[in-house]
Amino acid sequence: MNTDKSLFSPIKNRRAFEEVSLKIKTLIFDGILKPGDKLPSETDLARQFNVGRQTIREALRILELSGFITVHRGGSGGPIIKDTISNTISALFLDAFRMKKISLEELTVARLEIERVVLNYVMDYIDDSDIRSLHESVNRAKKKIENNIIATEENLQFHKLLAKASKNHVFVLIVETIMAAVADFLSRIGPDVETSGNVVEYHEQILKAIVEKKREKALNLLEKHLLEVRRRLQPFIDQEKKAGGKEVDKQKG
Amino acid sequence: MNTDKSLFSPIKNRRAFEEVSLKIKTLIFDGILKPGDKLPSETDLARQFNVGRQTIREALRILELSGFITVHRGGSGGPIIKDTISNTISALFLDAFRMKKISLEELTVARLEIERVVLNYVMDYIDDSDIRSLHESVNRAKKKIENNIIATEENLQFHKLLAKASKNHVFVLIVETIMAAVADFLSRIGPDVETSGNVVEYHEQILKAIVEKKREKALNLLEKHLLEVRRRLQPFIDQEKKAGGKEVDKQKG
DNA sequence: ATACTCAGATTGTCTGACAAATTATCTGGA
DNA sequence: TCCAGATAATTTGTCAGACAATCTGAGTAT
Repeated sequence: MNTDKSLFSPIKNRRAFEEVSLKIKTLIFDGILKPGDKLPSETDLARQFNVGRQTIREALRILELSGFITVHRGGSGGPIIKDTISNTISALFLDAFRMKKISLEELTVARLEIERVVLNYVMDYIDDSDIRSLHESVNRAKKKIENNIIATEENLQFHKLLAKASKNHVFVLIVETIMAAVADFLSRIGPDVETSGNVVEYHEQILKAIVEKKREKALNLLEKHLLEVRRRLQPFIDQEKKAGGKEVDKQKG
Repeated sequence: MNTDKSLFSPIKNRRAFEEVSLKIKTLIFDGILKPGDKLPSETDLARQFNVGRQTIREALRILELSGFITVHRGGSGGPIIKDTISNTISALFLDAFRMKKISLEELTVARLEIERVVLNYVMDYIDDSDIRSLHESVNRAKKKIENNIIATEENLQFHKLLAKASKNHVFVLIVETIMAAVADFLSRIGPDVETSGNVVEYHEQILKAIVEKKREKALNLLEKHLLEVRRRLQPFIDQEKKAGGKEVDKQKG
């Protein structure tokens, strides 16, 4: 019945702000507090929880960073319950990427494999609404290219919309996270590496294959597309390997 | 050169504690602060950054939740730089799972697909050290089973060790995250559903196939194993669908 | 050597105060 | 009536000071 870990577990060592944030989190989990709801002001919360305002503030910081609430100042401001949570995960993953815990090579490899899997589900579960948003995204990108504007955002959005069409929130979360890291990397090396024209053409062809229900064709196109992206990133991958390779290998946990 | 978003971005609207946490984060990214290093005490930091102690504390809360530091109280305590970061991501993902943003069905489907991909890399990159830890994990689980102790922890660890053997940190992060959600779910429904004996046998066979370099056999075993796990969870998936299905579908972004 | 005590350091929390930001309200004029 | 600007009210952001709780480590007595 017991795993050895749960035996003699600590009675109660939480800090007050942790208890407060947990309590509010629980209210959200249980549906008592719903997205859009406003929490009382810090002073009110302090009075109701019978703690100081500083304790409330630290609890709010936790909830804010965890993606549960946003805080606005000024009259009729205060903390309100958010509904999205994924941004925060992406941000943390990005931190890991920046700390070189994750190499560019690992990222591109994982991206290729995961998008391949996701596309398989897209073929099965995509609906008209998805197709419409994908078309819109591609068209917006094309228009930008015609005007000689880099369309990085739309190009990344294409992949996120694909993930959404798989109808699996886990895939959505993973792809959004990976795309955030890719975006971060592109913004650092300059987006001209992207040579958007080519990319948009690939996206258009992939979308066409999906609409025509040609699974193998879509998969082949995606693979070719991502391999090309990878080929274009290869110099940076090599550079990273030469520069930081040893250091990354050295620090093993 | 510019995406429309970055045009006219806010000059400087950050709150003080955000600037402080960003500054410390940057020091960590740049390698000036390394894991194990101790930060000055809150009072010292307040003096050095020329802000109040409360501001420092809110910054520390952010860094703590982001997985960059841990804080100990008492003499020669204070904040020290951590080296892991993945736990935090898992915790946030778990929050999303708890908020029913992610269904059990989506989780099991994604798990199956991703572990399949990961195993392919494991076949290519596994080394003796990995094999040793996998054997140890399996043996520990077997010993527990013999003594009629549930070995949930070891069973989940097997999959995490597999991910590690793929030598791709992105896969490690994803699998650890998924396993945290699985562990949370099992702890809520009671671990007797796991019927560990069967699970350990599968793990042993999978490991044997890996060691013998029989790729197809290993993949088949893994798939069978995970499908069985899924079958065992099916009642809960159905229950979740009946109970919360409409609500989940209703709130679409 | 071992166990106990105590001083010092550091985080955790409370209180009170004020500045800054934002919204709501009022007021006067067209 | 409607609009514009000033004003008030609300709420977060920050600082300062104080004390309690916790932990470490040195010193002391046995």
